[in-house]
Amino acid sequence: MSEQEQNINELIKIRREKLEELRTAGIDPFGQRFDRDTTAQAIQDNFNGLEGHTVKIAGRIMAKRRHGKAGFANLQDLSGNIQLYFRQDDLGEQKYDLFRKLDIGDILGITGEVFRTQKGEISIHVRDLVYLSKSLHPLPEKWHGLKDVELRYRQRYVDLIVNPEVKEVFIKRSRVIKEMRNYLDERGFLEVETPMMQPIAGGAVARPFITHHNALDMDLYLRIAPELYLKRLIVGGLEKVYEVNRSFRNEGISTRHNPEFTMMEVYQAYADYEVMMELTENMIATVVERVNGSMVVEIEGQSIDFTPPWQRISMLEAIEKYAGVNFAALKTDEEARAAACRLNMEVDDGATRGNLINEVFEEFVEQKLIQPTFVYGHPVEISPLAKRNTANPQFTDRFEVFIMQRELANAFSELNDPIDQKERFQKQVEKRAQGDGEAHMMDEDYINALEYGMPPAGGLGIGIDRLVMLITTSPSIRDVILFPTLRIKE
RNA sequence: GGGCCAUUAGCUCAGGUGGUAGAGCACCUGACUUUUAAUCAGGGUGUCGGAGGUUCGAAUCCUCCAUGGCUCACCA
Repeated sequence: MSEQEQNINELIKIRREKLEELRTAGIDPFGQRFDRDTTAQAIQDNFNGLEGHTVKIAGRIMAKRRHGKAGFANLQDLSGNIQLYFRQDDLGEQKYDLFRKLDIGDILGITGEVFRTQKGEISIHVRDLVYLSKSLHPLPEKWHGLKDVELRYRQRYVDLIVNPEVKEVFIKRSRVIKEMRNYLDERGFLEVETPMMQPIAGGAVARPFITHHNALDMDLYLRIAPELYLKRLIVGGLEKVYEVNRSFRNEGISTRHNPEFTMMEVYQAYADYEVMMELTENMIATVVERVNGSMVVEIEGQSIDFTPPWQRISMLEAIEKYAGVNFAALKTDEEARAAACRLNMEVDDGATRGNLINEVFEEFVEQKLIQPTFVYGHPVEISPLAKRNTANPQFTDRFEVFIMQRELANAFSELNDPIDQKERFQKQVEKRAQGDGEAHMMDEDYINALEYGMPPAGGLGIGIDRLVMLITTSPSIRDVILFPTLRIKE
């Protein structure tokens, strides 16, 4: 016997003994397939049609009230709850004894008649019960549920059993992704899958995880984004593609960051970032409306309205509005650094105008963006994969969506000039050589692809976890990821 | 990675200034054949996150460690 088994506590010991009693009585505590013909909620919803009829239902016992030779229990399945009524007169002593020994948490198959009690509770008058699974570990308390956030994340299965609202969050998450797929499928987009293990981690500015392939004796990176592979498909003529992608970034963990997270990336040939704006606001508004039944979401006392069209403001206009600096009038890096200094910001000697614009934006503007807002026109320095604006080549045809002070989406007209792209990679490689572990690596094959010719295209990435946080008003990303990344615990 | 906070029974939580651990739920025994936070009578089931230290004596004070939360940094 292992040390753990010796230390097993009294409650579990008692349940183990009950388990053996069942076996001694010839009952398999871990039963077989049970063909239900209805669910708890279906009975609640259709009582008039089912009253007096025999039903078969399965689920977990969540409460038990004994009254001598009769008693009640609450049975929970995915749909909801229903009360069970047990009577020794109807079941006989042997079967009634099963009810007497029942533990909260046990999973049963029930056969019985639908009726309503004197107090009006829709119930099942149990005629037969079979054990589908004996529960050996006591569940958390029925009133307060499971509060300990660490346990909720580590043992999500318990969280899901006892905290019904958690189930709702993850059902909604599933529906969000399904509705996004529907939206894109209806418009002729093709869902594709691209490598999660990549020899070069590209498509975003982030530190990757590294892994190793033994047979090839080769290091591989877990993808930080699928972007460069999806654009290879645009080169290949697939024209409209998307991928619901898990990506991985080896960076800090916070209420808004999990090392693995889910994005939706969409690419459309012959389109541009303005087409992507319309796609973004229409798709997200449609998804919110279908999942939540309204385009307005109440979060932290704020009323967020997803109804299109969303506000559009250029990055420079936004900075002028919220930081009072007109970068359009500042032509050199020196002038830009002086302006940033006047805002009491720390400024590196080598900081360029484009980098400073981004920093001022993050420092002064992001916190002001509550309602869904497109911020467009990012400096080329911070947008190594985006097409330059025709009128002003120091800026790109790019936008980000901000809601509740958070970036939710990022999109641009895709850079399809292989010579410009190679120069931009070159600049990133230099930053890398200077110790910037997040700068892009050179991707010669991607350049090769562009050299064959990529049509102008619009590309879009939406943070699914963050969108689900908004739709479910969850304060932490860990509340919308079933098994968030945690340290291993002894 | 930095700062602050938390960790006590299976779960939710109490335990001023140091005196040897408690409640509710759950569980066990008994009563009760339409209850629903069922009720009534009895029963406490614990390595007080871990390891050191101070002290006659530590859940309590000190140090280190572990895990988690918030936050800053980084990013989506």
